[in-house]
Amino acid sequence: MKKVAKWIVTCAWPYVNYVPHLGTMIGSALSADVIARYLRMKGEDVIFVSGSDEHGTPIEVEAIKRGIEPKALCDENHLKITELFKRWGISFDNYSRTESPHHKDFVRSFYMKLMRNGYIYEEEVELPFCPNCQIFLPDRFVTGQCPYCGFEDARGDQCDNCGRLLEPDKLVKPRCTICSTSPQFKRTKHWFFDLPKLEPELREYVEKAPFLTENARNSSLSLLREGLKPRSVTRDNRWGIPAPFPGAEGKTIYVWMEAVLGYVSATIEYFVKKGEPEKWKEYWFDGDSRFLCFIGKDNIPFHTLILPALLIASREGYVLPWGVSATEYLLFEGQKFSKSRRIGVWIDEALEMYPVDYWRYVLLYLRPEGRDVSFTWPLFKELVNSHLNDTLGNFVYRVLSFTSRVFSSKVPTPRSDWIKEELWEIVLEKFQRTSSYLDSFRIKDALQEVMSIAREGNRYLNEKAPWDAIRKGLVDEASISIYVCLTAIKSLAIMLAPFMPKSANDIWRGIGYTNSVHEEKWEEAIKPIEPGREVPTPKPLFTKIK
RNA sequence: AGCGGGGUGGGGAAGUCAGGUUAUCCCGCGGGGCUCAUAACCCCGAGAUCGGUGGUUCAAAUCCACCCCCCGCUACCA
Repeated sequence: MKKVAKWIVTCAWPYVNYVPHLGTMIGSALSADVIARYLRMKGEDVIFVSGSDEHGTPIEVEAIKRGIEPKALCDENHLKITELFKRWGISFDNYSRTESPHHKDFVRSFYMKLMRNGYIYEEEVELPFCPNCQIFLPDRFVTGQCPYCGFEDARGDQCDNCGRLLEPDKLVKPRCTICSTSPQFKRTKHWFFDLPKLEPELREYVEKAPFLTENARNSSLSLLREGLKPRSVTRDNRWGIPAPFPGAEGKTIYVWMEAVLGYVSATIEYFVKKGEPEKWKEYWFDGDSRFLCFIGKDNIPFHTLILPALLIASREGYVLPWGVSATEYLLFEGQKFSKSRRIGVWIDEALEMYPVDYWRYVLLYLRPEGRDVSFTWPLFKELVNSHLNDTLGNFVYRVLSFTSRVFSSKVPTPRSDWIKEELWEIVLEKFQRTSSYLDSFRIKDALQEVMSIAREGNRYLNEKAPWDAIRKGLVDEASISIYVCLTAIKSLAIMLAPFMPKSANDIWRGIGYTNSVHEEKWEEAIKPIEPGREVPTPKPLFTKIK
């Protein structure tokens, strides 16, 4: 990969009505974190931003349920989630929120620009309104009897029983999902974004975007083939960013139409806080910048169509997503994660059970790159015990304890022909392969490639049997093989750093370095360890579970 | 229903777009080896009609048609 000007690495903003679950974690923040860390190690200029998505009906409803203000609910959850991301080792440069003043100001002036550019128009529509809650109800917040199959709990958009698409006014005996009152249908004015106007430019964008995962490219092209429809920008919600349009008093901007702009506003906020209020422009208006999004498949159209459309419509020359990496879904024991049905594991409870790198490894190993993948407990156990503990942990431990016992805790000095050793050649090759996988965001393949170094290390060690060499008095032979193993361990520490930051650093310290592995460059992985370096008494890296 | 993605040994995943020697990897299982190491490690082996049916081809997991099943989206859930 050529060195480029700037990287804007981003991941989907979690909706903070609740703590994210493991599926959200692998699809967005964790994947983005690996790439952000890798790019930084490569010496690239990276800014990694995301934030809490806070507006809209579900949060308003949750706040009503708990008898508190939406803002109070969001403050609480934003703080909690910020803290959790920190504990998960997600290396954001800025984790912002849609309640940030920078975001709100940016969004309001951005939409005024779109209006001036002729992409916003108003129209009257008729929508369900709950007279008791005093709010307009999104389709899914109206339930009633399905007119086709008679199912009692059909939602206003689709019947869960027969699968038919519905409209709220088609439901028999409709009721408000929040309070069960029968909704009225009221006329209200809304502002729309003229998406069809941008269709030719969007088609060109989708066809030419340098990196879109297959699911993202195909489904976007398919939507374009069907033809885009205007998208409403405003809502009658109380909880949101006040719409800036003349005559739109009391309206807010639809969450999706503002949250995606957070990528820009979070960059602005980051540089304002650093005292360089103009610097964000170097990232967003430089044609060589690479704007990368990590999302789950449900988010695809918002990142491949709506966001680019908004950015284009501003006519200010924003960079469009250079890459969109969309994962399939992580399932839990074969089922969708569901808060209401308590199916799944959430990122707070995960950390109460096991160390963060156990989770990071398992999630990255399972990353649903081509299809839905199921998380199961037996699989979790297998990966932790066999991969982390037996293969990686034991390789490092056996080499270090041998070094400690036989070479008095010093990296032995090898004969100069050590460089011809098979394991070293394997490490060099795997370094290249890992780099090229990461360059194309194939995180799963990259991780497997790194881990296979430990496997090869074990094999090499068994073959060379330095313990046998020592017994026969062949200290030179033992020195070479242990030296090569220690060098491989150094490579492992560097190459694991983007994936398992804590364990990688433990390995790094374990071979006697006193700084942080995260200060090192990626290329350091193929620089041999210095003979004579003192290594501390080894400690096991992982422990088996259950 | 339409559109997008998927179905590969017992489990989990690559490979499919550019068809081609014994279908790859991680586990599990059976046997053997080693004894530095956390009962860890290494080697060998068994185990697959590549969702189904039909077609194209000298040759199909891969291309075409139809069917079955799983997931997502379908524009006011986010």
